[in-house]
Amino acid sequence: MKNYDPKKIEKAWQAEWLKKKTFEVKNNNGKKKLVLVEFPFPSGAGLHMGHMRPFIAGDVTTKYFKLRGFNAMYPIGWDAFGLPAENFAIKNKVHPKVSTAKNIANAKKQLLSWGTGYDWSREINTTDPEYYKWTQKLFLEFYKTGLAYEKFGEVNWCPKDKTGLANEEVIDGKCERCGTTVEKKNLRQWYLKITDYAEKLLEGLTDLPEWPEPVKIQQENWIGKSEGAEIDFDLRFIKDPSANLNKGPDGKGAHIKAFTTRADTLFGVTYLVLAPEHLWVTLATDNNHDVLENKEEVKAYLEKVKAKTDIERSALDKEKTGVELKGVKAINPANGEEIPMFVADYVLGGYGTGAIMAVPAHDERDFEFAKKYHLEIKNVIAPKRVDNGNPHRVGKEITFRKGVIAILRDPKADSYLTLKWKQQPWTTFVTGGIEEGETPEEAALREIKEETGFQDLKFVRTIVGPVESHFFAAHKDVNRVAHTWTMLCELTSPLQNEITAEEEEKHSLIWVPAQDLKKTFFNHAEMDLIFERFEKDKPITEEGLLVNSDKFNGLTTTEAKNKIVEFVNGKTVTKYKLRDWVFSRQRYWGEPIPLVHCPKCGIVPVADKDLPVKLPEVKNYEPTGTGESPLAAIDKWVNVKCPKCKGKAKRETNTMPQWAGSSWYWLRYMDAKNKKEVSSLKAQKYWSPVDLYFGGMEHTTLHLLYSRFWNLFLYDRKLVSVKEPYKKRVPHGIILGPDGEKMSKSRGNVVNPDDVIKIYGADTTRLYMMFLGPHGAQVAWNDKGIVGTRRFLERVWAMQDFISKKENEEVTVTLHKTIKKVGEDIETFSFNTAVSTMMIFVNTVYESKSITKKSYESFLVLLSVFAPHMTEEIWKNLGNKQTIFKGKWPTYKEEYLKSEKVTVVVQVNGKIKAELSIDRDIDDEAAKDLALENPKVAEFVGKSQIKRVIVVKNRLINIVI
RNA sequence: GUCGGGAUGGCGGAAUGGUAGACGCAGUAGACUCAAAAUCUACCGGCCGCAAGGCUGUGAGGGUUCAAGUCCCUCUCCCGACACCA
Repeated sequence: MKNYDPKKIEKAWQAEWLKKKTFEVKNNNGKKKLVLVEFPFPSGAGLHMGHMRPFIAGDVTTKYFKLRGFNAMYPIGWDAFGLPAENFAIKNKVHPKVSTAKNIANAKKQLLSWGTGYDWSREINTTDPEYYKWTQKLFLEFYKTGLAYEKFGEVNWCPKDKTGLANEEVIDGKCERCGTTVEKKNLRQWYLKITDYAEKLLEGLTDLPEWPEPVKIQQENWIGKSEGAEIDFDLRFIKDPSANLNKGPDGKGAHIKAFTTRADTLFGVTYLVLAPEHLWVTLATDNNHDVLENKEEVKAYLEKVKAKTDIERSALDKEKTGVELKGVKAINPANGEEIPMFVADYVLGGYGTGAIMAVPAHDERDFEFAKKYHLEIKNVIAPKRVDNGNPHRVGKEITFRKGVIAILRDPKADSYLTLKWKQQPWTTFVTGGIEEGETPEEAALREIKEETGFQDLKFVRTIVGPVESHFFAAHKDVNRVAHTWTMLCELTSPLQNEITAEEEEKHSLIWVPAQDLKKTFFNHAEMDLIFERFEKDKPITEEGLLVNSDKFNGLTTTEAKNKIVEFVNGKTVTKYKLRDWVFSRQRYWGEPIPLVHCPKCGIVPVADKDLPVKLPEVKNYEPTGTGESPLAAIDKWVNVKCPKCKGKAKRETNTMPQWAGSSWYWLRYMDAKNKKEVSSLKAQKYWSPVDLYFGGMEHTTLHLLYSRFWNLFLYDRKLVSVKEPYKKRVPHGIILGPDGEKMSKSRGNVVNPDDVIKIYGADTTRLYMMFLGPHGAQVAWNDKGIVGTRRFLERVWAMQDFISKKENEEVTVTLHKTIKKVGEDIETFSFNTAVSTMMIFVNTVYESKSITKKSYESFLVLLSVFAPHMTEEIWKNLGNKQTIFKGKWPTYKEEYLKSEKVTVVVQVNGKIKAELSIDRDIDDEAAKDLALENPKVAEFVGKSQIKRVIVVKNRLINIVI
């Protein structure tokens, strides 16, 4: 037998598969599987290791399905429009069309050299006019339905790539492509109204049981649904009282609409904040209005905000800033109180109504702002705490009281005064009731004096209050509901009066050093809140029971929300974080938007028969940076006749974004040659939905969301046959460089798959890629271990010499176990354990060094999906005339999986003491007896009494003594 | 900060609540060889022991259980997504 030499084998089989069209599939040809992998962008650097992982995983899975008798399609294409192609072209002074074609040819060569079984008859290319014709057609479908619209407004702008960007393309305030800090620019842009589909996109996720939860959660968060209310705050003009008389068309005076999800805190609103972009602010500072006392100050603030970038504005550590709008007040509709108004950039113009009602007592941002500007903080929610060690008792009276927990600190020693109770097992701070007409502060000082005798005190701050705590008051024999304020006081001198004998009897006073406070056992139910606020003063953001809220007192947050909204004539509304999709780019290398601007008819779509609107052939395609696409400079292309009135008109010169062509590409695979329509419903009905979609987590809120949106829209237009395009999503972990860092040119840790294949061969590389680790986990590519998979393949190759008429029973049994496990593992994408299972089989064969031809062939079929070339070669050597992929996935027989004897472990008190080889499935009593008879076990059990024996069938016996 | 995911030998990683470390790499020893490589065979978490064996061990600390890497609580660290969304 010849030595295993992948160089000789691999190229030949790749050519053979292409020639014989081994992996091409027909429509309507039995039960189907459609395995999709995110089609690559053909870059100048070629395909990298990161591509290889999902591509091979998809290849393995598709080949497996084929062998299981499915008509399994594994299509591929090129997502070749977009900034990187254009930037590459500009840098290297080649036309993007030329460089793209070259890159595609190279990437295709790579894919073939990996031994992948793509159906090349369905290859697509998003930059091919025959393809983008349909992208344009679908865009017009959006336009005609009113879901594509033009708007002049502020957009994210990448100064390096010189184009507008979608919300999803801005990562950490930087351009997703080049990492440049994104700026804001006012531009005319095209948008797709993805927000109209927010609810459907969210609902659709519930129909995807086979999607991984993290992917769904990430999309859910991105859509960001929140239920809240819009509440009107009337304004009162002080500087210009005449403005109070102005009424709008609805008969109402000036008012601000605020969006809130916590209407239950309305009584705690102490000011109102408008975003700098808010229309009211714009009007109040313009030349036609004079309602502000500090108009110039406000204008200056707006200028300052405008100059900030998004990152500066949202930087976490940044202090909040704002300016009061003097000369005007807002009225809290709940209690009629006049409250101040501010403009501050911590409120976003683009979300909700661009205005908020500030509740500093129950919102961290408002709290921070209120502290800085010394605004009123009013508690209206009491969090509830139940003393679990001492809960309410059934049948006892419930009494209410207001009380304080008074914490006294000795600043000199940094210690705190506690009461160690003599009759009870616990420690408390000084506590007591608040008397009629007393403030919590006064009550705290009074209680300390009474209970401890200390006289020289000063109040420091309220730590938390009120808290509604529920407990049983044993000494009074009643259930108590207490509203408790926790007050921090300080000792100003050690002067101490005598305390009454009564107090003396109850408890002793102990000073606890600050660092020991957490170790002390306090019986206050709200200790968690107290400790939290000891370190840092912060608001209560959790839900609770209403206080200081007039007739709503005592209601829970949930109960109060609707009632208060109703009370102030508010409106319940749902908001989403999702924004409309900026769908135009000011660049050359993209699908032209097929619209014409006519001075008479307005915007007119290009007629279907005139599609595609081809990109003009030009010399100069560099971005202009003016906010206009380079296409705008090409008069010959721009000037057209209006499709409607035939008058002079101009083409739309923006192009579509990177994500356009990929938003529907899987549909084209199903019907790649269709000249009449995007993809016939007939073809779709056979192939849809995509059964498996391999791809990266990084596309979760980009391509994956966008394409679901297109599909849902096209479903509503009856152009696609299923609501959700992808039945199962399979995300992979990224491949890191050998140093455990993300592969990047600048780090110099990029491993090129071609180089690895050159050394070890494609089969070894594929196998090792799958063996590296779990598909979903990120792993570092390290060729340290690749020799192991190469050795494994060599051992499989050498097994050709082991073929004989007979084989050990162990070989047969292991084979059947292997068939079962490898199949199961592929179906759950546990490729790494599938490979190790096959290794175990080969190790087993090597023990006896004989195997029947039939067993060998069965094994080769299993391995063929991972190592197609070598297995084809051996398959042929064994005398098979047809490709191994026309073969059948072997089936396992249950009877082989069950040996007669099983090894059972015997534990004594959970520790392993012996192993027994006993008959399979014998009854528990018999197993127990055998275990107890075992001398080793008997020795350990000795004369001890046996309390219990647990028998786990065919696995374990645990004797508890 | 919020939401996801994770932490297991020297390394990559296995393990339906039931023998922790499968499989592979690296390492050690032996066979073959004049020798080396390749290959084959055996060993390979730590501590103690000549051995039999014992103890210990899955980021830290608690808990549930006859039994915990696996379930529950608290915490630390790492990775990813979002990030002033009211």
